[in-house]
Amino acid sequence: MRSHWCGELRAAHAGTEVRLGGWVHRRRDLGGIVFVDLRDREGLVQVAIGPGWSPPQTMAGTGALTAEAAILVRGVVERRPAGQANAEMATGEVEVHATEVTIVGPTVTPAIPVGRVRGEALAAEESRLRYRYLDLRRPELYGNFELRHRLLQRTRRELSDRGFLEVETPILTKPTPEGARDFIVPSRVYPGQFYALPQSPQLYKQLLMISGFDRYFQLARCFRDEDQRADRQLEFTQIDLECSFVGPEDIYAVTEAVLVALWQEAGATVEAPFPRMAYRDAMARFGTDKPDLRFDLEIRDLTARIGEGSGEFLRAAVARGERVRALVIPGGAVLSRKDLDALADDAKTMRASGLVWAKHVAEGLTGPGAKALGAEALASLDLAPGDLVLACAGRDGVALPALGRVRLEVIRRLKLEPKRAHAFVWIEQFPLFDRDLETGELTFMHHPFTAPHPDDVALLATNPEAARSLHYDPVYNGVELGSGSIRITDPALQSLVFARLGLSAEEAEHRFGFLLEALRTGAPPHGGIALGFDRIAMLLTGGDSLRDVIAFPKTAAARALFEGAPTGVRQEDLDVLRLKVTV
RNA sequence: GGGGCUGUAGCUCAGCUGGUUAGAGUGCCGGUCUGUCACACCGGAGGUCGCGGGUUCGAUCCCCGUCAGCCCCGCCA
Repeated sequence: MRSHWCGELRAAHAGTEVRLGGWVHRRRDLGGIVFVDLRDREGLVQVAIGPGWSPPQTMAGTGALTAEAAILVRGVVERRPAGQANAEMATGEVEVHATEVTIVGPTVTPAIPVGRVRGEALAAEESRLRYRYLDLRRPELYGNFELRHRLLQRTRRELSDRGFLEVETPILTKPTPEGARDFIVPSRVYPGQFYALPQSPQLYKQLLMISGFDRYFQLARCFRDEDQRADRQLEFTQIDLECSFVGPEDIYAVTEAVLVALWQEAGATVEAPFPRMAYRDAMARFGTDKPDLRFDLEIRDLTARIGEGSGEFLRAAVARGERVRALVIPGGAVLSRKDLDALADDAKTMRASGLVWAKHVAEGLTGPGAKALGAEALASLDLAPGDLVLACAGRDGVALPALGRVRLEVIRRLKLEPKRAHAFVWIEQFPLFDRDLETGELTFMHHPFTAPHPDDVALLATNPEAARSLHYDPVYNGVELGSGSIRITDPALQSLVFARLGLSAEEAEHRFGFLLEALRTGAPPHGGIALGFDRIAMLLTGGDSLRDVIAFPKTAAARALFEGAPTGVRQEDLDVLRLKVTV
């Protein structure tokens, strides 16, 4: 049917007879001559239908060439007349003089525009998702998927070349009561019993290590029934990998190699090894476990400088054992009262009681913080004219994340210039356990198979909350790219961790007996990582929503607008499963 | 589960302090036009102001509820 792509035609093709297939991007009907921008996935080319070369019936049919109709064009590539080249088009030196035009896919008026005029806004995302097949025709969106494809292929090649074996693991698996909510799939054969979709292939890959596969990877689909975010979907793809006889350094090295390769695939040059930062330091300096290190702004601790010269409420906070932390923002004094109020609101959404601000202006220090912080605290900050101080008092668990959020908002509002374009960092030495704020119970920070830091094993018995783990996260420009760890391979230690998490021996046996059993059969030391592939694709396309790199994504409310999932099912289908709906 | 923003023509938006016939651009339809590339020009059609209720002489506008989309908190082993 076709001889060439629309987007590949150049001056060198002049004189060539071509057959093209594509969609009518735009039509310009000048009466005696009609121009059609014809689009396929490789680009646009101008087709000219004119009396010098197009037969009368082709001339007569141009009215039916409506936007987004699928057509076949036969014609000859010609250089455009002098002065008529379009420098903005890759194919702008040529046009195709049509000798035959066939409408193979007529169209109604598209519900959303594809070939937009310059500067025209995108249709609302709701419409774009409803008419996804039209939105995906946009060259920008197609380009995202072309890159995504290359990233997938490159991942396979890099890992395969390093001896990793791609293994597929089940989609129908066992429910896991801990962690994220499972999607549950009823069993017809065993009424009343259920499979779950995997939150990750975690246990399977550990079993593969015990099986001696040594190096595994998978481009794994994972499912978590949790509320959505711009950077979180119900179903997503991980680059999942695991290796045997390794420590953290080995995993860092292979992860860095993959990431450097993927960035290179997208045209960016980045260097390994990545710097490292302890979780504690990341929290203290940046208020988050995924610091954006393109920017230097760091949180300072003023607690020791809060004294007699400080405001009553800050002294009271310190007396309660809280800490006072502050950000100094060079040039931040330009922020308006409205900006500062908005920043305080941001802090409050993170459960902080508020923000205290002070500006260093020509006349000296202004703002509530000028008095409240006190001369000693302010002097310790070495403020320069134009600086802004934002301080927050509270427990570390509250004030630090609040200032972390404020830091990002300040960067956004001031449109600060990044110090570097690519800021990778490994966050490591995470605590092994976390305290559930609602129940007060000990819970795991990563997952219950994460190995304790070798120096902290004794703490499991005495002070488990202080124990660090061999868990690590690669972070890029403030985005968590993934998460990994060295796993527990000593069955006794695994049982002890289960016990610390409040699982009885019976429960542990019931849920994870197969793992404990496998660990007793010669388990090699092993560890791995899972990288969020969709997020990587999003970052490398320059996007800020996963929906632009997933072909058929769900909305924030977990609906598929295109096909209309989820929906009810027929009663007879439920009867087979012996299920009853009560809503 | 909680908070915020949004919903007016196919699409993007405007619509004053509640007022009589709800507008613009684009797209669409018809017409003129042989070098356009946001073609130009002339004419036309197109509206459940998301949905339901309330207040009012009168609601796109105010109030309550609800649905949908987006963002955030919680949640995300």
